[in-house]
Amino acid sequence: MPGPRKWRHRHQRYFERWTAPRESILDLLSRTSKHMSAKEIYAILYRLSPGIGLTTIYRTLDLLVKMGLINKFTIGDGQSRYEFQHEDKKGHHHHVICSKCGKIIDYSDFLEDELELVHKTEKHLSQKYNFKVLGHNIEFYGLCEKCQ
Amino acid sequence: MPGPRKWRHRHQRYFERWTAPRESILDLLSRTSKHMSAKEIYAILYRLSPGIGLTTIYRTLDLLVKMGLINKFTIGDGQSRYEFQHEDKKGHHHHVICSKCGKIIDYSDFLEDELELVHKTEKHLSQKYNFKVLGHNIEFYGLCEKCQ
DNA sequence: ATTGATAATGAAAACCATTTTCAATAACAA
DNA sequence: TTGTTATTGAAAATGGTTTTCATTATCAAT
Ligand SMILES: [Mn+2]
Ligand SMILES: [Mn+2]
Ligand SMILES: [Zn+2]
Ligand SMILES: [Zn+2]
Repeated sequence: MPGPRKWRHRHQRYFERWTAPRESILDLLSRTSKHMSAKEIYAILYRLSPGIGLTTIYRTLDLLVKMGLINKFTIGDGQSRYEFQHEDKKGHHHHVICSKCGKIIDYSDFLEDELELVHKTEKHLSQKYNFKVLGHNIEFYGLCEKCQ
Repeated sequence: MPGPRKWRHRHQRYFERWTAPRESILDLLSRTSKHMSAKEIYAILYRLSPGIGLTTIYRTLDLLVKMGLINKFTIGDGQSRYEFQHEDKKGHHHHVICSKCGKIIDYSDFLEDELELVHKTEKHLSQKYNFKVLGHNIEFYGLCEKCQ
């Protein structure tokens, strides 16, 4: 765990106080490439500091999503999952999800082709429906090596 | 409401008996372009026949998803949504979702470009990860005309 | 460093979509 | 028409997430 202030300077308009749970949750997500649920995050942080509460995990995850520091998504297993949002464009990726075991693979191939299609579509949607596009999701699902 | 046997002939390997609830749920979804939740379906069918139970709605939706007659998906409002799966390829479409009010727009533009990218990606994923791709989701989110 | 206002926390309860249980019902083959 | 049993619906259970509220801890002002 880094010093308790590593992330403090970012987006202070979203909060008044930067606390230990906020630091540790964001730190955990920033260090893993896993796509974690609130419960999984809680299980790990509870070991480090058993005083932490699951409620705080949920509240903090909401906050971090609003701040744009993490992404929230679902893979259909009944719980929300979260991943760190890397600043650089190189972090942009999509998901391949195994419908059976829930395994998630990040991939970021054909980003140029994808970007072209996405831009074209966004332009089209804003013109046709006056819809303001803020983001997109592209995911493939099927069976992973083990499950098929 | 059509005769109680309109859908009966399809995929009989998935069930033993074709019942009134199954017929009415599939019939409802086949007639609407809305993306309905179990509760919404229940509310409508309850007016027609108050004997129906929400449990049966859920069970039947599961069955119809397994049969491939409907699609299940989520827009992040905490409940699953379902839509009829049209047989023809022309029914293929994606979703534009308003993050504020939950409005869903179906669109199916640039399908050729998209299909090309999707095929290329699927081939790549199956080679690189030995992943068997069974489907994909592409969705845009943002703010609809009213909400922005 | 100390203090005070109050934002943030955590335990417990509430909420709510979905699933399970189980006795009653109804589809349909015989 | 009848008997088997798949299916149903009400009620209870489940499980992820949110709300409540008294306590705690951050941090600006001293
Ligand atoms: Mn990812
Ligand atoms: Mn649709
Ligand atoms: Zn798998
Ligand atoms: Zn809207």
